[in-house]
Amino acid sequence: MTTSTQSSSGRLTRKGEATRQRIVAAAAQLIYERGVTEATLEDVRAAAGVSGSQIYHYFADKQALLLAVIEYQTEAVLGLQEPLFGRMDSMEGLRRWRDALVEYQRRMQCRGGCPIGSIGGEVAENNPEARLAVASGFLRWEAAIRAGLSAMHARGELDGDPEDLALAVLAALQGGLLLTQIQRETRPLEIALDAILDHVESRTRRAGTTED
Amino acid sequence: MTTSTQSSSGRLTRKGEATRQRIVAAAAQLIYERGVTEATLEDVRAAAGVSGSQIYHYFADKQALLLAVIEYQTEAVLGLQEPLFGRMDSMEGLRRWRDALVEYQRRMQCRGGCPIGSIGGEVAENNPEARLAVASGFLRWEAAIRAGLSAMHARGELDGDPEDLALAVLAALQGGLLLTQIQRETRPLEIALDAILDHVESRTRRAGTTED
DNA sequence: CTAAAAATGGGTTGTCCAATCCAAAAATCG
DNA sequence: CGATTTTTGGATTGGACAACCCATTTTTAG
Repeated sequence: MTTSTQSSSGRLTRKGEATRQRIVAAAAQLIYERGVTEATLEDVRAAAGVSGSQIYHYFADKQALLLAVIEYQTEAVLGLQEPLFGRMDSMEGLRRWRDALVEYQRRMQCRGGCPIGSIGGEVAENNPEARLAVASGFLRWEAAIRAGLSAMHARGELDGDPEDLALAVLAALQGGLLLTQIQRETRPLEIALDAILDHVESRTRRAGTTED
Repeated sequence: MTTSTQSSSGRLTRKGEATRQRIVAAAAQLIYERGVTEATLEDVRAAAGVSGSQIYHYFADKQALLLAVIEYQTEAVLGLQEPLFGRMDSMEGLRRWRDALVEYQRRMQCRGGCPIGSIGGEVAENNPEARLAVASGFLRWEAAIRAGLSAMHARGELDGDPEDLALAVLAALQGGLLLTQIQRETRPLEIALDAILDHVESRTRRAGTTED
């Protein structure tokens, strides 16, 4: 209801809009690296290369900035996977998606976990507004996964509810990411995704192949 | 190396030990409800019914208390599930375990998530010592799950690596708990666990012994 | 019973950080 | 060009909280 991201419309000049974006990007990066509470506004200010009360000029308070960051990260996650989502309507596409996620975590040295999920866990019990923003991000993510599964279902290649399967895939991903983040190795993510994709595959009917 | 839980041996009197336990229990509860950073030592002090520098008498600093809480919650989680773990060597046992977890979350109104995992997500990137303590808790949890699967495997009822399956089950549980915590409904947990248990079941061979 | 050790109480301090204020500089537009 | 709006800078304030100190009471053990 309140604390919306003020002036996201054309109320800013080009320069102002750029500064605002720089603040959000810097905040997102710092929050990803250190968590919400450990990322101070002073850090954000320095990382964004702005000074003084800049942040408060563009955002009502830290809460408003956090909400902007959650939306920013949702866009980033979905945007990154967009080239893959187009092809997530086959087992081959799903396996490639799995490989890309594992490879990304490896490059990140298993740090940070999920950009959305890690924020979610941190704010869930003390920031209802942020929790809802994260929930909204998850819903969009789930819908994107479901799209591919629904396509398979529509083609008669998939047996079983795409809604349930998409949610199970997202849950396996989140759990795998958390364990990978904690243990600093990619194995949990690999095993978790392999297991759920095997499960999905067990519900596919290839031409001529029926379930047991 | 440092910051160990000082004087966990007999250096405390009975009363001192009781007070220490009260502090840990109160801290665990508050951290579960509000998260690590939002649970202040003043809150803990009041909730535990102690006063002044009591906490610092028993713990070097907040970090030492946090480590004690992580161990406490690990014991609590494993202890709570112990009656179930004994029976987690069959699909029926696993399904009962799933039902108990869902029921517990329902009673908690889907608040708090996993007592261990939620701490893990919060400390992973800014508290290496706590991260390792959580990793250790997860390993013990994973081992407990693996025990049941290994028993099934040894009896020739389960096909597939119990190590991988146990990790996948724990990941599904963590992901399901996170989504359930964020969305405040039990469906994600239900779907995530059902999916992974279906996967486990798909790797079982029904032996001739249908004893129950 | 007495001395030593442990436990308790409350007050204090120093730091960190979110949030605010008051201007100055720059950009936009008539 | 001049007026208005937007953007930028630095300094400050107020509160919260972890951590520390010392005196007092209670418990333990000889």
